Amino acid sequence: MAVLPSSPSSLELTISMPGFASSQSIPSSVRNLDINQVPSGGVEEEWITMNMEDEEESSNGGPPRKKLRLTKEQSRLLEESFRQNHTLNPKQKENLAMQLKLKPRQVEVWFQNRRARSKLKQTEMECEFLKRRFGSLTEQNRRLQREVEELRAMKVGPPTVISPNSCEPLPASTLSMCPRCERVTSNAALKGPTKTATTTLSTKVAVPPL
DNA sequence: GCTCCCGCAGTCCTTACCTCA
DNA sequence: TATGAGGTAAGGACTGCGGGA
Repeated sequence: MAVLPSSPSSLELTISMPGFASSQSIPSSVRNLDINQVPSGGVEEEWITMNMEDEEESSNGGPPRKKLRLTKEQSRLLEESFRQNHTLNPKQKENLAMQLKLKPRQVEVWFQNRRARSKLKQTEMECEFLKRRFGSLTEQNRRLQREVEELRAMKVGPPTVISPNSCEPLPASTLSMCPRCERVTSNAALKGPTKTATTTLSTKVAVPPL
């Protein structure tokens, strides 16, 4: 079903569904949504800022408090470099860490989490899209079923004739006029080795069930 | 075959925010 | 209206595993 992306920087999920060509499974408007965008106007106005200088111990001399929450500027720079590259080579990681006054490991973890959560968001969006698509297809299916029922009720269909020989209905399209006796003949029957089935135009026309 | 490195999935844990009594 | 408890989402960090060099 799902095909994992070959490159971590190109996040694409292909889900095949009956009746869907792969190229139309997810529209580009869904696929190309910028999930790298940092939500603006959020609640993260004031970050708790703890830089590398104050990480070693807490004020009461207890165990070092876990460092959480990057500053806005750190997040901004990380986002910026993530937009350029979804993975970092060791040199880039080192430089970025130095620039942000973070440990390379923290930069590495941030990128790992960012990749994972981008993928999650992408999957959620595609899931939503497919749910909506499924809903509309179900509705379309219902409409078509109703249409079929109405047509059945009207008994509309290709006309057939009843063969006088076999008393079985034959599609009218298989009939042709016999040039010698001016009678309608069944092509299917004419193809037979010995028998020649003939019928008149006055043969009863039957409507087969759909 | 073994080791190292890296990315990923899954998870834990802390923090911030929201709701409600 | 203020406030504290509980719930929840977000995000930083860790662990274990697998694949490639």
